[in-house]
Parts: sequence; C-alpha cells; structure tokens
Amino acid sequence: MPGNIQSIERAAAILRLLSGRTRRLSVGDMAAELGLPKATAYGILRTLQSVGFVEQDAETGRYQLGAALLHMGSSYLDGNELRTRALNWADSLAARAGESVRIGTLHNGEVLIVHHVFRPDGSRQALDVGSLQPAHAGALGKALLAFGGLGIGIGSLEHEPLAQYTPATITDPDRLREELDAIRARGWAMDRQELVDGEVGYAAPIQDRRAMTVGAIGVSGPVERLSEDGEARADLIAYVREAARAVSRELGALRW
Amino acid sequence: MPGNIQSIERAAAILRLLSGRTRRLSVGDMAAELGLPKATAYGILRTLQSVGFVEQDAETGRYQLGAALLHMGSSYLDGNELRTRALNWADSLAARAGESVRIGTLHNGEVLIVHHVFRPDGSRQALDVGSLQPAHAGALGKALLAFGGLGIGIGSLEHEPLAQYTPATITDPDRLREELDAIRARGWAMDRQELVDGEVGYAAPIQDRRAMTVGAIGVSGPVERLSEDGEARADLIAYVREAARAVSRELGALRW
DNA sequence: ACGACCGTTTGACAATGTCGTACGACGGTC
DNA sequence: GACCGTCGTACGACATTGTCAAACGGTCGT
Repeated sequence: MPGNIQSIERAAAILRLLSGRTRRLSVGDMAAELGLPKATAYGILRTLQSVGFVEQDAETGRYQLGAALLHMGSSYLDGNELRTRALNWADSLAARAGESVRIGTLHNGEVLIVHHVFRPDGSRQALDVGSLQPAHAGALGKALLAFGGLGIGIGSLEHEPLAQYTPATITDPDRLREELDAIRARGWAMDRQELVDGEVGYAAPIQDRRAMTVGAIGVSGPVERLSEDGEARADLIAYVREAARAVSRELGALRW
Repeated sequence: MPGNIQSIERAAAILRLLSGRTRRLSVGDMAAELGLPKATAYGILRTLQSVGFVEQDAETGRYQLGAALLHMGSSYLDGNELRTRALNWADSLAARAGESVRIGTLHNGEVLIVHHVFRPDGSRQALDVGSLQPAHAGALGKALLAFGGLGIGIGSLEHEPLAQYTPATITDPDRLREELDAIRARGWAMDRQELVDGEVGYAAPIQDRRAMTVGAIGVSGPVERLSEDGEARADLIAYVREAARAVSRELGALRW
C-alpha cells in the first residue's frame, strides 16, 4: 500500500489550515478551502476534537487548534537531540554575548526555532520557540541554506519569489546565491537588518556525526549594539562559531 | 455518521504514544502497544511522516515526533485567548511578586501550562510551557479542581489513586475534598511542597464571561522566600488574586 | 551461516470513510 | 414577524479506502 492514508492527510491539512489563521474557522470555510464536502470535513473535525487536536468554541461553534498539540509540541522538544545537546551552550553563548540566542532548523523551506534564550538583561521578551522564519532573510536561515544538507539548498526557494521584509532583504536569487557562497567560504552568516529593521544577527551551522547540517545557532539584537559602524563585530562572530562547534562536537561531528 | 474516523484516532494514539516516551519507538513496539497489525501501524506512520508529524531516525529507522507539531503547538498558543489576554498581567505579577508565574488550564485531568514567566532575577530557568502537571498537587491544579467548570471536578480523579510526589502530597480523596472546599471558600489555593520538595506556590482561578473557570494563574518558588515561618504570605496572595481578577475581567467576566 | 529482528511491500477483502442531501437553530434584513 | 442565508450537525447508500496476513530483503548479533 504505497499510498498515504487519505483521512489522515486531510486531517493534517485541516490542522495546517487552522494553524495558519489566527481566527477560528467554520466547517464551511475549511471545506471550501480544501475542496472537501462539508460533511467530510465535519467528520474529520469531530474526530480531531475527540482526540483533543482541535477545540470548538462553545459560543460560535467555530473550530481552533486544541491543547493536545501544545503538549505534543513540547514533547517534540524533549526528544529533539539538537536542542537537548545545545541547551547549555546556548545559555553560555547568551551570557558571553549578552544578547538573545536562537537555534533553528530547516523545516519545509523555513526556519523553525527550536530554542530561544532571552537576552540576559531581564527585559521583557517574547519567546518564539516554535515560530517560523523565512530562510533567505535572517542569519539562521542563510547559514542553514548555505550549508544545507540533504540538498535543501537554495533550489527549493526558486519556485516563488523571495519576499521582501525590509529594504535590505536580499530578493534577487543571484545575489542570494553569491551571499550563500560567501557564507560557505567564511563559515558564518550575518543578517544586516534583512529580516527586521534595526536588527542584525550572526549565525553559524551545526553539524552532526555525518557532517550533515542539522541546525544553526546565532545571536541577534539591535544594530546599535551588534555592529560597529556598520561592520561585523569580530568578538560576537567568534562566540557564535565556538558555540556552533561545541554543539556539533556534542552531536558527534568528529571533524571539528 | 456519529462514529469517529478510525484511522485518525489511531494516528492520534500513535502520536500520544510517541509523546509519552522520550525514546524513539519502532513500528513493532507501537503496533504491539496499540494492538494493531504491524502493517497498519506502518501505513499510519508513513502518512504521519509525510505530513511532518513524525520523523524517522535515518540510522535506526525508529520514529519520533515531528517538527510540524512544534509549530502547531505554538500556533495553538497564539490563538489561545486565555494566554493572549493574560500576557501582560502575568508579566506584572512576576514583577510585583518577584517570582516565576505560571498560567495553567485543565486538560484531561491534568494541568497544562500555557504560559510561564521567569522569575525576574536573570537566573537560568527552564521554560515549561506545554508541560503537564498533576491536578491534585500544585497550586494551579488545586485551584482548577476547586473551581472546576464543566463538572471536571475531583470526580474525574477518583478512578485512580492519587499519586504521591512528596511527603506533603494530599493522597487521601477525602482530605483533598476538604482542601478543595476550603480553597473554594477563600478563593485561592496554596501548595505547601506538595508537588516538589522545597517549593510552594499560590494560585487563583480565572473565569470567563460565562463565569466558567477556564484557567488559573499562580506564583511558585522556594519555601524560604514564599512563606514566613510556614505561613502563607498575605502580600503574594493579594497579588495573585488581583492578577486573576484582572485576567478574568479581560475575558469578560462581568461579575468581577 | 544461522536466526531473529527490523522496516517495508504486496494484494485481496470488506469494513470503512466519503459525500449528497436534509434537518433544526441562530442571526440578520426588509 | 416572516423571510433568507448560513451555521453546525445527522442520515444512509455506495464504493472507495484502509486494513491486515503473509512475505520480502535488510542488518544485527551470534
């Protein structure tokens, strides 16, 4: 049976749909969007609800994601070797750099944040573990693309135009290719306000025992602190690269 | 079709199984545990893998939870009204109390942590959003049980014996019932090292516009700081109750 | 070289999910 | 206040779909 189970694929599509919209969705909305009969969508939703993957608003009858997914998401983190091994190194990188640290991995052409350490100054910051970033903007994403294992290189990005987030975002595929070549050559990536205005970041790839890039670690923060007259801060780069090597070593990458 | 979709239920059972074990599981393990033919479990796993809900270890062939679940879990948080409305209040409660703050909600007889603010002293703390706590130990759980809407009261806990976590854990159902009555009478719950040795906590219920308890908010920390000679700290209780009322008000609970 | 286990594939059967249709309830509108 | 549209939900017939026993080709430990 080399085919996939239809109902499960559809259930996943519904969940994906719900995770995209913040607003709660009605049965009809989802059925229309997925091209399913309303009754079919309803049956799937009823089942998803009974297992806790979706919840129904008692007043409007509309559906939203369920709490069981939150717990499963955090269970995923527990079993994630990259994150587990990197915990301590991320902490110490944050302490040395004095900036917030993120660890990301490539997931469907985007960067999934699997760990996030706040800047150690007690300021209020929103945790964004579990959030997705574009791969072509941001230091983590560029590092992952440049060293991308499994052939998940820039190729997968060529289907659609590169979105522009700030004036500095690289949207030309050729320019991005050059940038990635440069990153590969020097071993680290820099984001110069390409994802968020006023924010810069540095990142380096993490590799596992088969020398495959499985993630990236980096720091980010306001341009005023993280660059000097528009130039990269060599000390931060060193910290980030050391942290990346340390994590890679923990994962069994012998070559480091 | 008032029945549920079998394959989706089975898929959910597999995911639940994987989220329980930290170790990766083999097809045979799961099939045996769920009483399914191996080939059936395999078909479900293949589908779950193709939608990113599970991943397969390239070396051992075993399965673990997938990254898509992490993103969906965080999407759940975005759409969660309780958490969204409570964000600011949780921050200010943490600042006033000087201790870590948690917000939890009842999920299948356990407390699911939906928000967590670190103690504002910059010390290293592990985020446990998404983790589950027992309901009969811990201030959040007891507050939720005491004010539990939807009839999710202590009754649901009587099927199995109450687990003992520390010497102070309440394991006798009658004692727990008394404790819950007392909590309901005074409007707040206290955990005196009942969940973790050396740790105490305070919590109060959060209600929505229909006066239904939808969550609880509380602080917790070391017994040395959070109690005075074994007695409850009145100031902390006031802070916690004020925060709970503030969130309830935001949710539209008019009675507050 | 054996045996035990692994993940995976196959193919036939019927149980299973699908989907057109219809019901009752709610919320606007003229 | 009767109308209309839309909502979530229920029913039931059909055949698509998923299920399952058995077997395949690995890899490991022996």
